[in-house]
Amino acid sequence: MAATTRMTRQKKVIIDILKNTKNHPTADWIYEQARRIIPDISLGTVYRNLRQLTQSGEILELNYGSSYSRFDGNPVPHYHFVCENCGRVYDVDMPVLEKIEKEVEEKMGFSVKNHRLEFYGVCSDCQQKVRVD
Amino acid sequence: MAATTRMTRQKKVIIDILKNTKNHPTADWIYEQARRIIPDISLGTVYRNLRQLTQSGEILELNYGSSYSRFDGNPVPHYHFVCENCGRVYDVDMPVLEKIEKEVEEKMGFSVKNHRLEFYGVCSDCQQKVRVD
DNA sequence: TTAATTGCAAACCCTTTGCTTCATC
DNA sequence: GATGAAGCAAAGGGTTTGCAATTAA
Repeated sequence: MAATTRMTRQKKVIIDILKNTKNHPTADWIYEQARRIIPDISLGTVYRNLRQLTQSGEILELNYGSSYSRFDGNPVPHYHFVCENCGRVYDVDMPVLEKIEKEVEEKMGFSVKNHRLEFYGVCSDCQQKVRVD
Repeated sequence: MAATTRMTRQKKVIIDILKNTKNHPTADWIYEQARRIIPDISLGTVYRNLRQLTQSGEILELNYGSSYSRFDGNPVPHYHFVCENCGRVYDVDMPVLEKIEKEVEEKMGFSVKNHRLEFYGVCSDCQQKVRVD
């Protein structure tokens, strides 16, 4: 039988932080925010909850290039833009490519469950700074 | 002035391994292969060369989900399929979406340099195994 | 009551780095 | 020769985990 999961104060705070930011934060950033509400929450608890929420599909784990993961409180499929200068991750407001998964399934004979599309470049904020250099 | 790079026996072997596999290997796998030819090559050397080759654009570093990187000896833009069961990474033989980067540039006002598209699912090998379970 | 979750700290694992020696240019 | 690169081993840094104590259900 499947293990049941319980709603804890810690998990509630973590979900709340994630659902109320657009920043695609790292585990550590979430930990710092959570400590403002539960000062002795532990980093291990943050990681355990993030993993559980990722596995249940309630949040998304992003790992684009960097050595650490970012998390996205919005599990609805969408694309991302990663700024190679400041590291920020932006949502890209663009319709999800529907047909493309079927195309791959037919071409390769694999079962495709989802896809991820990320753009890399320099965001508008950083373009201004780069000009100055 | 820019630092010059030298061609060493170690680097030659690493490039050769990468150009002659379709497996998108990990650093460790490359290390094991290289040791067959240079038994006392060090893992640090493998990592240093992989980083140098990545930075010069001669190879590609892939980091899809797992906690470790894979490397691709083919720097020409193409897409990948990641099997969630066995972890293998396959090339997807599909034309690269040309117009999509411009679309994002216009929509967001960012400068887009490249994009990455990965598909996730179960490869044909693993589909057979999953049925048995 | 009972078993999932927490805090704490140590362990993990992949990757990087400092330093001396080696070898390419 | 000069200096970029190798080998070795230790350090780094993000993430996971073992264990006793809590706490949700």
